[in-house]
Amino acid sequence: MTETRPADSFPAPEHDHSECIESALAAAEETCRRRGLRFTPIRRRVLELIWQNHEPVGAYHLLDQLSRDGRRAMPPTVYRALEFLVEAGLVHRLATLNAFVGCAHPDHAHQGQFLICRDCRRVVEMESARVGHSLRREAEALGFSVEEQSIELTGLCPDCSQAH
Amino acid sequence: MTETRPADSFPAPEHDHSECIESALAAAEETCRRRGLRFTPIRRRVLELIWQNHEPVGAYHLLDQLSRDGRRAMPPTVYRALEFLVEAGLVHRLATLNAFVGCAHPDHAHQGQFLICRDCRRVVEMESARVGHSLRREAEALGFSVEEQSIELTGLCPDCSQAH
DNA sequence: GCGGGGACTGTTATATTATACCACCGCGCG
DNA sequence: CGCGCGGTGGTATAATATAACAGTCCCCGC
Ligand SMILES: [Zn+2]
Ligand SMILES: [Zn+2]
Ligand SMILES: [Zn+2]
Ligand SMILES: [Zn+2]
Repeated sequence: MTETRPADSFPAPEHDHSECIESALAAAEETCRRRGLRFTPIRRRVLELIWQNHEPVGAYHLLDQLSRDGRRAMPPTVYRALEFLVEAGLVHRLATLNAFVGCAHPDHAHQGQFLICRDCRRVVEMESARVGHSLRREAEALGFSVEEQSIELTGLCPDCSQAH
Repeated sequence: MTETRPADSFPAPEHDHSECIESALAAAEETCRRRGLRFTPIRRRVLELIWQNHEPVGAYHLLDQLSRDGRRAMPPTVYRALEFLVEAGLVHRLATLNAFVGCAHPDHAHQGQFLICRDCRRVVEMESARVGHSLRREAEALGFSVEEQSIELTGLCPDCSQAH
């Protein structure tokens, strides 16, 4: 039972975010290559747009931005790309927001716990094995076999919490 | 830190469900009376419809049933009733399904964990203090102050699990 | 009684999120 | 070549949710 990883915390406001984008795209490229998945231009572009910052993005917001690229995108286009990215574990869907956020640990299968700041809207993905296991254990004590988890906590991030 | 309550488990298929409805309505009546909330006919009727079984219900399904009552209900009518019931803790909204389910423990404030069977669609509300606390603790270790939790597990209930 | 205010409901319109469905294209493969 | 399949383009529509404003009812203070 490992502890929450140190990488799981709210990014400093002044961090080099282009770094985040670069490494997310590189990791995606690598993941798809290894698994024989096709990382097409649309999929790549959608992932890049999702990573523009650490806030979740709605499908129709992505659609707007794709249109601004010059390609006349329609809803199915972006939903298909999102479906692929979620399926591939490169993106998570936040059920409480109907929005999508880049996955912080695309290298391995997992189901994280999301901390969503209601003020600045930034999201962090925790990956606490303790929580995952105890949830699964209690569910199975009731005879329930878990297939998917959706765990989303809304509140205030450290920065917004300090700023009252 | 109490354990999961024994009441939190999937109801036997042959249980007397009219009992469930009765007691949910009685508890709602009592809760509203104590807190000075108005348990109006629409709100009562929506709660009754939600409790028709142990599956989550969509707002527009409730709308259909209200219309069948004779009252020409419009979306805001049912959404207002739902907002009231959720606010009062008599109903929970399941974000992963965009649907609503009766609360099993309306007598006290809480944030449960939901087990959702993807086959029979029944839902059970666990209330594991252990999970709640460890989630909160880990989130606060990252400086995050939790205000709301949404925890929903999808899988197979004991009955559906046995039936393959 | 009467008037004001607040909570509730009725009604219209619209916003937001998501999917069904069909046509086309490009490419690998027999 | 002819076929199948994954990806994309495009239209239409489904499903979920809210904005905004008008009417109604009831309590309460005067
Ligand atoms: Zn960043
Ligand atoms: Zn914040
Ligand atoms: Zn029952
Ligand atoms: Zn089941």
